[in-house]
Amino acid sequence: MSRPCPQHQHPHRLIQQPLSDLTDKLRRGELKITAPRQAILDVLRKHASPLTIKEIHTSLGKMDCDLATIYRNMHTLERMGLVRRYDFGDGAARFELSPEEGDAHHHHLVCKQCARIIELDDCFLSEFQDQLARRHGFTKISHRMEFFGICPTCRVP
Amino acid sequence: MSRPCPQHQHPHRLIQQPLSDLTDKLRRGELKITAPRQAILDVLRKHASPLTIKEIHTSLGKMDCDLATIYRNMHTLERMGLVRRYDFGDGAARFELSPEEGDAHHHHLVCKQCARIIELDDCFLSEFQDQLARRHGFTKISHRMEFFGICPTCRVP
DNA sequence: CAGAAGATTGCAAACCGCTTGCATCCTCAT
DNA sequence: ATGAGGATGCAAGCGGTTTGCAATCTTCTG
Repeated sequence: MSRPCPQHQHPHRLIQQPLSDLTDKLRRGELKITAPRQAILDVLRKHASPLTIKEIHTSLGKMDCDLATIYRNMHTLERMGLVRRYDFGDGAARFELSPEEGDAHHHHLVCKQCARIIELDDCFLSEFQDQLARRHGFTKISHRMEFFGICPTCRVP
Repeated sequence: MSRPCPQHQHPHRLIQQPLSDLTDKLRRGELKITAPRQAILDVLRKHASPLTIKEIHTSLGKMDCDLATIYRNMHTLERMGLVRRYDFGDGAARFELSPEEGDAHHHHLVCKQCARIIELDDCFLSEFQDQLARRHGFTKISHRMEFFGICPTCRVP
């Protein structure tokens, strides 16, 4: 809901420019520019919070492609680093455009009642995570962290 | 794999004593002491890290009860606070005996290759979590956090 | 600009973890 | 011992996700 500082707000240049940049990017990954692919990225670009596959599908509206196609595309785009996958524990994966190149990511505060999602500022765990990796000899370390609760609107007074 | 300080190590008195304590506990919740129930708790007591339903089922060995029974029991035991549910994002819930009465919990470092699980010390997020709740007006706040990586054994040299 | 190679799509079926309805069985208070 | 109601087994079902396959589309090449 609230992307913090504007300097982190790169509106994903790569996918907003006409085509050439996207082409470059996709070609490098041996991907083709197809209608479903573009439509999915359009949908993601229009939404601030992570979307489920079902939400993406309904958002696609008349350009209505198969669910399997969306699932496959999300894998592909995730593998290429264009989208990021989140898991809020309700059994449905959610996807968001990657903040920018690199490893930046953030976490979420989710209302258990109405599913409103508040995006939190940049993650503060990287130092702790590195310590952890060192202490236990782990490599390629990553983490998941989400917060849940009842939002002010849903709280019964 | 490594429960930290021994003082946190209460071996779950309630379920290890012959029967009376367990009886008390269960009776209070209007639960009955059944063979599957006891067997499941036995299995959990024997393992240090969280188990999936499938793992519990195979660990049950000859006392082989229905999967649905295990699912139902895990819900019940969780609702009673006897077990704690964890989600490592691989699509299968995992269960562990609750550390003790109360809200204590910890997090995990999981090897993405061999699924080895290292239990981390007590959670350090409660203060941050409270701030978050205050700042956004959320109530009943909770969180999930797990770390993933490749353990020293699985790393190819 | 046609042709070819190969990625992508749609469709349908299958998978997987999990839940549920129902008849039967078992535990426990009396 | 008995009755009430929780617990179990079985089988069907559900939602999210994956997959095999044939048809289609994008893009490279000549």
